[in-house]
Amino acid sequence: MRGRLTMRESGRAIQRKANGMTADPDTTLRADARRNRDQILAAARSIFAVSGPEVPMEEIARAAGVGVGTLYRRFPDRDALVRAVAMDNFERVLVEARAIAAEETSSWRALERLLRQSIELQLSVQLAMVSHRALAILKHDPEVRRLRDEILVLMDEFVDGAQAEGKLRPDVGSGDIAILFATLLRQMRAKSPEVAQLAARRCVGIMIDGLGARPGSELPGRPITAGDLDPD
Amino acid sequence: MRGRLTMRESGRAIQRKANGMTADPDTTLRADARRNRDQILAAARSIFAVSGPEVPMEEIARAAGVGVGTLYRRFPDRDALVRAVAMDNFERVLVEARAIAAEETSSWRALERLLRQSIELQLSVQLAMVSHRALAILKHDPEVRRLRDEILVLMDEFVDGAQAEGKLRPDVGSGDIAILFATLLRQMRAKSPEVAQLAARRCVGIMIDGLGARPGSELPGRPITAGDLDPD
Amino acid sequence: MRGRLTMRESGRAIQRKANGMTADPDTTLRADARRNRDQILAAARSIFAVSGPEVPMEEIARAAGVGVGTLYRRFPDRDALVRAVAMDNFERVLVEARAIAAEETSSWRALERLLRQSIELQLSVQLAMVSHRALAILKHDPEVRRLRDEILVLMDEFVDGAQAEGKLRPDVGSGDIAILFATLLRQMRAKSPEVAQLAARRCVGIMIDGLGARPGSELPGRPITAGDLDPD
Amino acid sequence: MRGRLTMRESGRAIQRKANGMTADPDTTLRADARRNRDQILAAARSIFAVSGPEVPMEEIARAAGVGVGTLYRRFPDRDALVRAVAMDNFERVLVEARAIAAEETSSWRALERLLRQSIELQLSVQLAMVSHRALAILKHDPEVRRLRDEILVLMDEFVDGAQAEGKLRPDVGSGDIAILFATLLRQMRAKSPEVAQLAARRCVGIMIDGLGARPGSELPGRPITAGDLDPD
DNA sequence: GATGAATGAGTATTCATTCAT
DNA sequence: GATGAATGAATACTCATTCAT
Repeated sequence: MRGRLTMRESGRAIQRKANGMTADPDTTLRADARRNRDQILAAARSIFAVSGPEVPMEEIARAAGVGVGTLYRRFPDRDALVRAVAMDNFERVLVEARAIAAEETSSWRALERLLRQSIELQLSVQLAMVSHRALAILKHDPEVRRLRDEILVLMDEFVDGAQAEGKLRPDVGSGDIAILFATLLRQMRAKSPEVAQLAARRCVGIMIDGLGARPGSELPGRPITAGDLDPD
Repeated sequence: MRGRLTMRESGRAIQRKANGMTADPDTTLRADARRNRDQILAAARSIFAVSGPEVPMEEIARAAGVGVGTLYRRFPDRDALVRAVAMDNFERVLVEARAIAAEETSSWRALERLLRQSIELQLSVQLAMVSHRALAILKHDPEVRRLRDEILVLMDEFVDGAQAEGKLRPDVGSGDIAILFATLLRQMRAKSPEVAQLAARRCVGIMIDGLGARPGSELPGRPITAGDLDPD
Repeated sequence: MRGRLTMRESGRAIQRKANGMTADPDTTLRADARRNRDQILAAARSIFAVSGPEVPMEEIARAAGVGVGTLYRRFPDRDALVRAVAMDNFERVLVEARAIAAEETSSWRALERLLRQSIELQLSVQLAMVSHRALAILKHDPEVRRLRDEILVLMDEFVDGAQAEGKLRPDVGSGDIAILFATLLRQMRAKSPEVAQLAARRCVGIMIDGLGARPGSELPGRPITAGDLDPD
Repeated sequence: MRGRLTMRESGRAIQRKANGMTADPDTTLRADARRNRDQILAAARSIFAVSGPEVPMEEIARAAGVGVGTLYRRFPDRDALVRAVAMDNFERVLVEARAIAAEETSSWRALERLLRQSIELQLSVQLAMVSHRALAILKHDPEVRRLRDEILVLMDEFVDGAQAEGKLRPDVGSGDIAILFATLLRQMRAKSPEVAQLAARRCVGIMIDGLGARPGSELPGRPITAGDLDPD
């Protein structure tokens, strides 16, 4: 927040947007440049996972085996890099969700699978996003929001369907689910990675049981909807 | 030149740890110094909550209405301040937990209340601790760990009791609860503080329902115990 | 009554000068204040000797067993303290030199004794003055210069006398001696204090042998006089 | 072609210490970086000489015509810079000593020349090292000690030879010489640089005369050896 | 295009000095 | 008068970003 805003992004953002995936980098780049980009992204992903998204750019460059100059050529500033890592992740979730939607007939089962599988998927990465810095960056990014919205739409369908099936308690909204989901995506700390793994799976299990239709129990307030989640 | 060690600290360190609360700052300080210390702590608490624990020290000093020098006299470096804020919070949780233990006869009710109330209590602060920096600082602090352990002991009692009462599913351990608890203490982001509030309360509700004894459902792996949580 | 004696430093400087010693602090101070002043001076002397004249004022105050406030009441700033320590030392040298002058009949013997004894005297203190800071402070201080001049006058007499006696090589001036003297006053570093002691004594011995009249040997340039030493 | 090999530090560290001079910085650096490094070293040398080794890093950077960042890239902290300046100097002394050893057949003449010439060489720089800070830094540096040891070995040979020649008083050791030498390397202060120059040369002259074999005179204690000089 | 050197603004921290208690 | 708390200017050091090679 403090510090450095490069208003270069905005100009380029315009020509982007083409298809569902991020179009630009996939197509325009020469093979070696492409490889560099991927290496950087991979390095950033794993370094973010370990040390958060505020590590020196130079460290990331080094881990990727390139010079800082190259990193900056590919991602004009740190925000761009954080955004790219985040996008990459949301895309994976979306792909997952779509696959599930295509395969499952029961919405409740689909929801359950999405929750259980996504947590595996994200565990090591989302962690990186648990940072004021990262959140501030992503909150206002239109592409990120677009992806997020697509995910939410799918989730809405799952929720509605599951409630219609009588499997999901009727007093929750897709926003509730999204929040639980997001909360759980934040990595747990524990003695060992194995325990962390286990803990995450069990958390989801408890949540799912908590979500199951159960007459007699009631949540405070009103269901939280996807709309409640819009960033400021 | 850099470096000087004030051999004053050591003397104080000894008399500390006398009782459950942090003894030293409560007693030794001159009235005005005390006031400053409290102001700094309060300022840090709320600034950390909003912007994380890496804000410029000067900002905290300004918010506390003191000069940086004063801040540094009271807390020799950022780590010390983070630790103090964290201690303060753990203490509040512990006080809360003890009060509940004293009042409730049902362990399940006690557990429920602890979860519901603590989340309100911590919401704005624990957030600050979701940071690699903060975690690294706290992980090895013996006082912090002592407090944490006291809390875990109480929780253990609640868990055992609640399972004996047949109200808590038998396949969870106090470690599971602690992790859920810690996870939920991380602030949710939402459109408005009100929604965030609501979301947190509802999350806990769902969690509690998920925790309720429910024959037929089963969690993967084995219960996570307090011992599984010990930091490296 | 306190209102009576408000005079500042400058005011006091006027009434000073009485005898060779620094008049003011010896007379005007209340007994306890006097004690404080002495403790501070002693603490500064030994701390300077170990760590140079740039140690934090607070450290000196602590070593003297007083608060910083007291230190500052006695010595308005660091420069004043450095000056006081230096004065104290020059005075000791002067006293020494006068005693020697009174006792010895041979000027060469007097010179020899002065060199040998002074080095013992200063060893632990002058060290402190080997600092750009200290030198800058002292260079322009009129009282320090007055003392220094008195010492140089005595030395001049020793030099002239010793040369008349045919014991001191005729191609040196009192400035040469002063410089050798000053150079040697800078503490040597060695494995142990004992070796340092020994080294200093042997250095002086060699110097003295080098100074002894020795036909056939000649130094470059011209004798350096006391006048050559005047600071800028 | 040099530009080709860009290997990182680690790689470089290995090939260092190959020969007597500091290998690394001489070879691996890009041309412009090399130039900067040299400018910084030169600037530090002369600023240290005037104001001691505690001047603000920024002042040095400014004098070298670079930004602080560059200074810090080249020398990770002040200590590294002080060390580099010191190394540079010791190397010059060593080169000098070796040249003298190669040229002179008389050990006494070699010793004499070394003392006379080195003082010219160092005058402006060693000064900087008369500081608690600097001494503390250098005392434990292995490279500095290695150089120092090489110099001491040469000096030992000179001393032994000169005593065998009957020109050097037999009751001194190379440690005595080293201490005299080091003492004299500390710059003298005088009215003008010219006088300081002159004074230094005359000091050495007196010292050398004092060192000349002179039956009948005796020094206290025992000869100081190179071994007596080892730092703690 | 890739590289890594240079820059300098941003921050943490120290310490001389002042001043309320 | 003594004390030690408060202040803030001075300085070391880091790291995002730019640019010469």
